[in-house]
Amino acid sequence: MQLHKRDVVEAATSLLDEYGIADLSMRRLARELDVTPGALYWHFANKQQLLGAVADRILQPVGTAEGDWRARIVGNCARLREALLSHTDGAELVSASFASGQSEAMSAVLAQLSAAATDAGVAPANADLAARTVVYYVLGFTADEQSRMQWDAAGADVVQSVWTENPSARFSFGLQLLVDGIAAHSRADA
Amino acid sequence: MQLHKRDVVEAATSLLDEYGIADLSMRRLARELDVTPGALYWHFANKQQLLGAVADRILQPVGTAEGDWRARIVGNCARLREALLSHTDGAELVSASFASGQSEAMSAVLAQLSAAATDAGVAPANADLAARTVVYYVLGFTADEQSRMQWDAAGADVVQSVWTENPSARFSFGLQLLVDGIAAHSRADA
DNA sequence: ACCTGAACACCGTTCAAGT
DNA sequence: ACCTGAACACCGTTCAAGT
Repeated sequence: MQLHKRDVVEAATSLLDEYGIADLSMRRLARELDVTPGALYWHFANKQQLLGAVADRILQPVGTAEGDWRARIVGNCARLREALLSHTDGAELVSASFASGQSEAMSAVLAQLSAAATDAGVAPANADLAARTVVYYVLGFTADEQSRMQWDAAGADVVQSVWTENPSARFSFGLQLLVDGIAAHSRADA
Repeated sequence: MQLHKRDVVEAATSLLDEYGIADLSMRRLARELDVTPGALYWHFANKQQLLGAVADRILQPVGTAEGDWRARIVGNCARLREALLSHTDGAELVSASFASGQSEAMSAVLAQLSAAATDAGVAPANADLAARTVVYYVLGFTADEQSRMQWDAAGADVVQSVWTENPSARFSFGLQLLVDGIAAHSRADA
């Protein structure tokens, strides 16, 4: 039976969820699909590209946010974080795909955030950087949060501090910092 | 002649500078030191720990910043970025070591930024998160900047846009956004 | 104490050849 | 067009045994 891109991405995602990013190898994935490693290279140029496709699948539920610029930034980021937390090592995988420019979905998120920053009054030349700053925060925070969560679930005694309790509130606080910065800067900018 | 931790870190750093993080393997490093791979495991528990030591070596020039809280944040970040840019894939390596909690130097930077945030009037419970947000920005921005630089140097025609021209000014803009956010938030907080 | 030899259990990628 | 077989050139880590 023919192998399709969708099946490969699907299998890769369940491998990720069950064993984590360290065990998501081309060879293991091929084994899971009852296929030779070389077969994957008919459908994907390399591992980076395949991981980019997995990232896009993970980010599918993010969609588009509505409302004023603040609501759109907060909404987008909340749903981005949620999507990342829904898969083992999701933040790490998406970070890598974002860094290598292999995730179209991340580009879409970036475009939405950039538009929101423009609406906030940030000069067009700086809107993209404001958007990226927000993305760096969400990816950094969530990767941190997720690695602590997973350590914890694995039974290690994580230092139970302000960090591990109420991560959603902490996420909001940090994000608010950026929103406030954008608001302040747009005034100085205008 | 005996192998010392310092020699290993030194050799690892020059391997990094010459060939990049992808070619910085335990086996290659051992070859460079005219030693068996197993020898490295007498001095370091694993590769992560060794990379952490390389990260600390890279971050040695960062030191401590003086002045009011704004100057300390801006100063620390500028010197952090400079240190990262001084080594091939420096931002990527330090990011990884920061994420795995293997860099004492990054913890020191975090502590300085956290103290600055506290001085700015951020509640102690939130100062660490404010500091982390700044670190996420510096690492994210610089990794991005560096990968574009290296692509460019490798002869690829990077999209010459607002991005590649005057990265220092762009870096300052994004950082100012965070500083403004901290300033705004400390008022709301107090 | 410090290192070698040798193994274990893997990797990503390529490509002629098959169907 | 799509996949196999087989190879190439590697990995990180462990550990008995040597000095």
